[in-house]
Amino acid sequence: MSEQSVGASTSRALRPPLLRDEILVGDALDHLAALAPGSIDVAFADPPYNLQLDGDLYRPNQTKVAGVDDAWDRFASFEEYDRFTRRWLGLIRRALKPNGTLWVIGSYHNIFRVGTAVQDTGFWILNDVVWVKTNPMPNFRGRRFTNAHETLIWAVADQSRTDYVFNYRSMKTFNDDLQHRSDWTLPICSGAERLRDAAGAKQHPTQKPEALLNRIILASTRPGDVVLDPFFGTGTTGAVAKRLGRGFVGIERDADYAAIAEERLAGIVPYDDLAQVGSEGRPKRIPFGLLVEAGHVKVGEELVGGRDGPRAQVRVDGSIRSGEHEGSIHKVGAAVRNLSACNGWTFWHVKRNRGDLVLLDDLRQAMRRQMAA
Amino acid sequence: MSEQSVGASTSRALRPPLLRDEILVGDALDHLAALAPGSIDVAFADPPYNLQLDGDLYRPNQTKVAGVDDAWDRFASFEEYDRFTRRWLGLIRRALKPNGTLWVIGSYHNIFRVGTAVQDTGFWILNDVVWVKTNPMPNFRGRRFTNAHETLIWAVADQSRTDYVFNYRSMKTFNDDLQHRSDWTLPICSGAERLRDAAGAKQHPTQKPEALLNRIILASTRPGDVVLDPFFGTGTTGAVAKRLGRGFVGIERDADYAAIAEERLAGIVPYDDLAQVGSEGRPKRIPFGLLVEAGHVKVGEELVGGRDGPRAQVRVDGSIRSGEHEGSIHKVGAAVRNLSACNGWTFWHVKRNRGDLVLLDDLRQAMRRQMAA
DNA sequence: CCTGGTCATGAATCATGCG
DNA sequence: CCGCATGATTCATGACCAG
Repeated sequence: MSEQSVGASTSRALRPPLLRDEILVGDALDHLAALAPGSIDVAFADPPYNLQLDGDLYRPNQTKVAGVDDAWDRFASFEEYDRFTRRWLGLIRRALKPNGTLWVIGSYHNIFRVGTAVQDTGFWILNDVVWVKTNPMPNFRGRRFTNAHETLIWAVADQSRTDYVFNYRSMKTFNDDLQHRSDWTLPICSGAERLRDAAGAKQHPTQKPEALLNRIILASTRPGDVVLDPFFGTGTTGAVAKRLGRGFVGIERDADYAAIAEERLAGIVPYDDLAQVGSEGRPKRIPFGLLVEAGHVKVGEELVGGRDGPRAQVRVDGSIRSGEHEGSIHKVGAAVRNLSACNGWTFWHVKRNRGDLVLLDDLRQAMRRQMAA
Repeated sequence: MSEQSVGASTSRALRPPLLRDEILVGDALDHLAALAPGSIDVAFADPPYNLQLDGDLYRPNQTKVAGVDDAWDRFASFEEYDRFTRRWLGLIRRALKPNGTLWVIGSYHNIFRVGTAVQDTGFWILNDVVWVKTNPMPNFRGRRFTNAHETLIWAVADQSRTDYVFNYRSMKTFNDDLQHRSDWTLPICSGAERLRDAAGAKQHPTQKPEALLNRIILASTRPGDVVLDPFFGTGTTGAVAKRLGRGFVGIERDADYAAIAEERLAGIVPYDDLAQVGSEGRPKRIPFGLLVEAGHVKVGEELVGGRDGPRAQVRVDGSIRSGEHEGSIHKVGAAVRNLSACNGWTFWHVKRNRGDLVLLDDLRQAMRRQMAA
């Protein structure tokens, strides 16, 4: 099954140097081949989708849809796409630690071919994850279902390794103490997060939302791990990795994209506190982690338990810490009040304009309304 | 790309008989090969998921191994599974009408291999659909995300055919007048619907919910169409097809499953009324000239494009003129808006009593009703 | 400052029938 | 089979502007 050993040490005396926080400009295959074997903790790949678009598409109001017509997304045949896919997958597997994991994202145009190649290359699939989009582009001609999701594959380099990183308790805490599921509902990348040029045109046709990478990196890496992205684009993977205190290695063939990524990364300030932890508690429809991910509550922000009550700090995975207590808003709320249980939603407040205390439950209600609207 | 013609007519004088509402007991490949080419409207396949890869338990003909309940789900290798998959996919494509469509369901264990084979066999993928489970089995070991979805692929037999059946209006109405999306949230099959033996044990390990098949058949078939299921199991596809007034052909290698399906189907009572939104078919075309001829719009009358929009005059042959532009309502509509195309019916208005603007499309609707009466 | 209307746009494999 | 005319078809979100 495996075509080559995973993370094999080279017999050469001179090994490739370990990289960290580098953007390598050039061909992905060349740069991947030069990476030190067994040096990467996690790879995230957003490869060309091979969309095979034919002709233009217009909205009902006759405006033209800006499709992906870039040369890098065109392949002569499925066979050529498969050859390309198997090459970069093989090189990534070589660069990964044996217990390292790979994430790949794709749509129905390519994900089946990619998934087959992932298995044939010797990876062992752990999950497929569907990114359910809250705001996909409609189907303008009414000939199919609205294409409202993309698929991610999560796989470990070596099937026999069970010591891959999965922050189970962290993800469970993120999801308000319910196991995190394989369906992730997130909006597409738009608004201030979407990189645009002076004329307002999008800098990259397929920029991914940071929230998606945030969840991937929170789930499958530890602080200090190195994340490899062979199709770096405008650097979403690097931005999230840096913010979360992880290293990154990005490969991008387009120098313009690489320059944009470089500038973007310079503006990223890592979080001070990178601690994650999970804890058990009560189920809720909107996890606290979602409020943090969406920015309604900031990482590092102070929570106040009632008037002049205990204080706690918000952390990256939606866990909080108060003194020596850490865990979900519910667990820590219970601990600081010396109770057996506590509904964190109706206990903790955040300070908003003019120092007013706002209950977390009210923020949750606001987010519910936002998501329902 | 295509290995054989789609729905090819045989040169033999004696053609296989058309089947309807039959359960064929035996090997799927044998029975598929005997189907009349081009006789099937839609196929739904729930193939073995290849959950367990155990080379030691390989059986060349995949016949049932005594004492091993799930022998039908075991394959010696990915290669063996691929060969099997490509065989039945090729035979289904042959049995389908050229504008017929295929649905396949699978999990991350097999869906990528199946999807690749679907493409390589010559099918053209229309959508992938994710069945998001409201009540999935939890991940007991806490080493992965809860596997909370399965994936369906919907594909047309011949890429060049755009006249496959998709009941767009029907599905949009189903979804409260919003386009139906590619993510379907449904519970797993349980409760009274789950077939159980006298001891309460489930009759089939992977019985699919009828709601899933209901949506598939509603979306992609018309009453009277024939639905083929080569892995019939306990007959969910047949049950839903019968209830919705569609025919079915089921193939099942396990005689016990087939017997359960037979009994189940005997108890299904078809709906009396099978009407769906838009099931009347395409309404009769009414040229604009006919409205003028019938006097619903007067020669010389003024058309108004939208609110305070451009004006045009109606002429004897149903052409209109606006400034220097003349031609059909569509051509002139496009010209005055400086667009490449325009639906004149939903752009131009006429003034009626008290100066109210009435859309041409509404006049057309009224004339249709008048002609039908 | 808030509200409501308008407009732009997002990884998209997005017609059909007649001559 | 090709060419051309007809005419069917959109949801969520954010930016911007007017009041």
